[in-house]
Amino acid sequence: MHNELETVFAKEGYRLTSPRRAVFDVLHGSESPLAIAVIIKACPDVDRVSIYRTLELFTRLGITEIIPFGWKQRYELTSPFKPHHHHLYCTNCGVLIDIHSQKLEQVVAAIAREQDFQPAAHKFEITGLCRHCQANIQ
Amino acid sequence: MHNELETVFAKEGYRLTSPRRAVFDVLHGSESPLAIAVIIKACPDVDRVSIYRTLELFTRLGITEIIPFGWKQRYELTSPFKPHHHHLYCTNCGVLIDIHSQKLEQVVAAIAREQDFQPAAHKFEITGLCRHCQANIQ
DNA sequence: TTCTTATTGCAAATTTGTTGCAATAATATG
DNA sequence: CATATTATTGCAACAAATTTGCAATAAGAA
Repeated sequence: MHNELETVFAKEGYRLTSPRRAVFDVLHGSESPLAIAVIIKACPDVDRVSIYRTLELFTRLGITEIIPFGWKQRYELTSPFKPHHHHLYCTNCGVLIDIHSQKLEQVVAAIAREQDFQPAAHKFEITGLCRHCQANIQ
Repeated sequence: MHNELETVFAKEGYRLTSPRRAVFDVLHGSESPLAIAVIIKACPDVDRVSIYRTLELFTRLGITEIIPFGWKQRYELTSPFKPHHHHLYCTNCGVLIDIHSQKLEQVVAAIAREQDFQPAAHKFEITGLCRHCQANIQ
């Protein structure tokens, strides 16, 4: 994992420092997107400021992306560090389900083509009730 | 417009106050999603705190939704106050293009069905370069 | 018109994000 | 391997955004 990171950084002329490794490792070890506050707590040896700066850099380099998540934003690794996917979010129990939809990707391409738009990235999310919560509530 | 609002509020037992009308009117008068700071400035007679509380309530009642917008979030009225749609966002000039895609809605339904998920809402956004900026930069 | 109580505005606290700069450490170079 | 260069860090201090408690106000019911 760090090899690919090194490659990206070397290519761009940035240094692969221990704060950056720490933030990357936390994200890489997580199943789901993380809020900044969580990343800060998970890296007790790294200053808050460096975490803000690191996430800004990662996002600018396309290593992470910002995921809308209720009121706050969260961060998640992108491809090739984590395969491209989207989320179903259960508003009752909070579970996140990863989805990989070829059809969705096709629709993105089709919409962009129709609008003469050059797509760089896209976000997608469905909120609602997971199978389990449908059965239990109401 | 206010009639429908009154209906929603009456049904839920909330009061339709002047701060709430003011925030609603600002959102209703806008073409695009608005940042909280903008809404605060647009309602000089309403306290900041009330605007936070109002947007929290609106979102909880499904009157508004949070739109990811670069680093910050913005707020926009939802159906029936504003027809359901999504955005293309040009990262160069900042323009927002509204899209209404039947295909996308079908994919949402299909994904939900496959996952046995009961969808309540969904977000979708493509970022990239608009026609104009493709021609001008690079 | 009066009563009840949800909602507001205010003040103050807290949390979140930003900036400038000297000290540190990652990489290139000899 | 030692040294030089300079990107990056941590710290302190600041600035902005968001939250909380509570008395005063006003919406809607009676």
